[in-house]
Amino acid sequence: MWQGAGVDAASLLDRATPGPLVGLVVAPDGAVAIATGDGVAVIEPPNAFETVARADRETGPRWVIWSQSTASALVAEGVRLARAWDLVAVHRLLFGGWESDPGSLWARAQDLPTDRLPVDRAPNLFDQPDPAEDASALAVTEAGYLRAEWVGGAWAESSERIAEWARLALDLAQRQLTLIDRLPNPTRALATARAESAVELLCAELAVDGLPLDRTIATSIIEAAAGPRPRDEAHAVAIRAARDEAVLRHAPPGSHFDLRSPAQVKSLLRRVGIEVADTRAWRLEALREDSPLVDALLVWRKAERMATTYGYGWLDEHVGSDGRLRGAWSGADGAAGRMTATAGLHNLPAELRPAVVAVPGHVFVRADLGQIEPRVLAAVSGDPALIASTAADDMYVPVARDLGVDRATAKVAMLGAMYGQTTGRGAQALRGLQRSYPVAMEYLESSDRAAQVGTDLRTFGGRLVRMGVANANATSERVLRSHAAARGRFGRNAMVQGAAAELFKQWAVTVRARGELLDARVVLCLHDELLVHVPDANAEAAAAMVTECLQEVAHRWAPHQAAGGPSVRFTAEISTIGCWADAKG
DNA sequence: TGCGGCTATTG
DNA sequence: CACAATAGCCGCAG
Repeated sequence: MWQGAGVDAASLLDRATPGPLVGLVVAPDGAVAIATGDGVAVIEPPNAFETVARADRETGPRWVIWSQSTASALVAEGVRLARAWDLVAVHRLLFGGWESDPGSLWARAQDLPTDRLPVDRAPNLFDQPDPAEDASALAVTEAGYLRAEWVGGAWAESSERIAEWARLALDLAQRQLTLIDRLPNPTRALATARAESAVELLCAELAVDGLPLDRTIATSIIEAAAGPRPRDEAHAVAIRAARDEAVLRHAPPGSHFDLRSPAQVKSLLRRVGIEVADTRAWRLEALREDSPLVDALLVWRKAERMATTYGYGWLDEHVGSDGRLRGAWSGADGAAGRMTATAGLHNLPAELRPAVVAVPGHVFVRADLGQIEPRVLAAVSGDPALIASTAADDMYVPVARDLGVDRATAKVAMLGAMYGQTTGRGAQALRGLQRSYPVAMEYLESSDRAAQVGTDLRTFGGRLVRMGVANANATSERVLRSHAAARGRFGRNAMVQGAAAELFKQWAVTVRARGELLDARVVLCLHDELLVHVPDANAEAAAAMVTECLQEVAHRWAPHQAAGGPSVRFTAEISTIGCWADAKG
């Protein structure tokens, strides 16, 4: 029931037992609104954050937040929530796509047409708002949409509005719950929704905590590859020119080629008698002996990349004076719902990994999932023979035996099947896969067929993978077919990659929760790898905890065990290391 | 200035 | 050189 702002926050929260949803809004000025089924309260600074932190510890509600930005505002004040319901994260699970504004979330959840979404009309000379009728006082329009002014920031203009914004968040979460209940497997989708929400909390923390990185080591690696730090712009130009000259001195005298232009590099290679379809490194590698220019060019490429993407600019922009590499994290980017990160956190060259060093008195516990995608395929398809093969530490060994081929061929074939390869060695072994694992292969092929004709897919965990409409413009039959085939490969892979991402994230947030008592912090999530930063004294306990979390999550996640059948086995290689580059073990 | 293509890096 | 991602630079259209 609506009681308006001013209800005592403590008494509201006292009545909330662990589990129920509690709307939570943080205004730019630090005021906090809390909404339960019993009413709404607004807490003004300076006690607002402390009140939330205490409620999180003592009552343990599942906080409904509009998006990761609420979590970020709280983390900035030192408040790390245990449980959340992130409306954007759940919206992406339910509907796919990348919408994140509250107006769209609200409309989609209420089944309102989004092409009639209210737009914020900036006031101008000819369209003065009528002060007599303050229509914007209400958050919801007559048609049931969220008013654009509110979405655009008017929600924060008064205590009453902040309170209303928290109440609306709670309303929307309850609406999302009913939508989840209509999905094919509501129980599993609910677990996904909760994990995806917790991932947003983790993302907010990853962005603030950063990855420990030794600036001195990083600088020396960059210096070795790209030269000294330029003193000024002229020096930078001189270094670039010198780098270019090392290649161009192998070119015909007087010629002018821009090494940064692939077309001109192709021309340059032609001048020395080398004809290539493109100038990618793997192609040029074979021609390294043919001309000193090719070798010089490949060396140049390495140095140029280090100088541009991971050079001093990168160091200055993303590595703080406290020795932390920080980027922005997304809990479910891309259609399949993997985590993504900026600042090179997900594609840091192996060359730079020696710079990722635990702070003194700490170590990293590094955990790598083994062969996650074929194991996930076994789980989501329920193929009994493939499930049986997951009992092995290296599941490609039994797969090779089943197929009557060597291990390398079995691995290429399995990856080819999951990626949609139709040519080469993998394609030949495909028939063997279809014979040995008909259920798994049909799972992939039916996903492929659906995606080809533009039918949306839903992952094992319930995420909608939107396929978009086929482009039927004036293109040739051949082009249309190749686009359809590409959609098919995308869809087939999204079902495996997406489910793997869901399992990984449940693992990551379980480690986050369980790590608190050990001062163990997740500092990097890398699709199938977790890096946990922990005090020396707790290293052993943390390593055991990470393993236990995986077994727990896998047990809950893989359904066949629950049904009394054989279970899919998941394994993780755990190492306790001082530096990310250190050998495993 | 925005966008597609090419290239390199990672899982 | 299949599936996914971020990121930088070039060349071209507007």
